[in-house]
Amino acid sequence: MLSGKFAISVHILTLLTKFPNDYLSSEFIAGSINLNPVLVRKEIANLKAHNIVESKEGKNGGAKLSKAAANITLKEIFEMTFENIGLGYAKNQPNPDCPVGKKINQNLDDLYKEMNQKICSQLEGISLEDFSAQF
Amino acid sequence: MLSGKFAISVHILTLLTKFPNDYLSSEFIAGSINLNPVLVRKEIANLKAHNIVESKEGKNGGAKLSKAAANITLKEIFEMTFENIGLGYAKNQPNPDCPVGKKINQNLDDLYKEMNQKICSQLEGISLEDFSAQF
DNA sequence: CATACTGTAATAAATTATGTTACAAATTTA
DNA sequence: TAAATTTGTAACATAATTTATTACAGTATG
Repeated sequence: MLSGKFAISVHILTLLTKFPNDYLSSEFIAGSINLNPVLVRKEIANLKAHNIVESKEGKNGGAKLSKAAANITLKEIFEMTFENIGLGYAKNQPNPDCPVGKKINQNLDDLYKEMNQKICSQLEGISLEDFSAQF
Repeated sequence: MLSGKFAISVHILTLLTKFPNDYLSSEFIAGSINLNPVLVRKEIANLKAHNIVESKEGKNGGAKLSKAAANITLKEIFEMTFENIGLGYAKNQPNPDCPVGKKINQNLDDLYKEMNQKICSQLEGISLEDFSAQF
C-alpha cells in the first residue's frame, strides 16, 4: 500500500477524533471507508507504532486516539504513511556511462526534497482537529 | 504509467537539451534511461502532443526539442505527465451515510489542490535549461 | 532499393495494491 | 468459566497497474 495509505489513515483518524471516548472497531471503521477490516487493522497497527493510536483487544475492543487531535498535525500523518512524495524515478538503473543517466536520480531527488519541504510546511499548519472540524 | 512518467520525460528532455541540433533516436535515449525504446517513443508521443518536441521518421530520424529549453518550465512538464499530485484517495466509494465517508474525498481534494499550487509555483521557477545545466 | 528509423497495436510479464480467509490470543459479559 | 466479540497477524488470492516485448506498416535517407 502506498497510494491509499495517507487517505485511509486520515479517514480512520477523523473517525477516532469524532468519537474520542470510544474504542471503534475495525469493522465499524471499515464500514465508513468501505474497505476490508483487515486492511484497517493494518493501518491502525502503523498508527499504533507511531504512538498516536491505542487499541484494545477482545470484546468491545477497538482503536482510540492516544493523544488529543489538536496535538496531531497532518504532517505527522504524512510522515507516517509516505516515505516522501515525489514524481517518481526511472525505475531501472540509468546508464552510468551517460552524464545524464549518471546524475538524473540525484537531481530529481534534490527537486523532490524541496517539494517535500513545501508540502510539509503546509501540512504542519493543519491539525487533525482542524481537519476533522470540516465534517 | 504514472509513477515514472515525469522522471522519464525529464530525462528525455534533458538529453534533447544537451543535443539541441540532433534528432536523437528512441534507442539512444532508451540506452541512457535503461528503458524499452517503445516506452520512450510513447513518452515522446505525449511530449509531441504538447508541442514541445518534434520528431522525424525514417533513417536518421528521432526526436528534438521544438522550442528553446529556456522557454520550457518543469511545471509544464509536470502538467503534461501528471493529472495532479496528491496523497491518494480511498479507492472505494466511502459510505455516503457516514458524515465522514460522505465528505472525505472532497476534503482531501481541497487539501491536495493547495498542495498542487505550491508545487506548481516551485516548478514554474525552474526551466528545462536550468535543470539540464546541472549535468 | 536497402537500411534505419518512427508510430502504434497487441500481448505478455512483472510488480504492486487490495481483498479474503483463517485462526490464535485477548477481553468482556453473563 | 464459558460464550461472544474483537484484535493481530500470516498466508494466500485477486485485481489493477506498470513495464516490457514483439511485430510490423509507414517513412525518410543515402
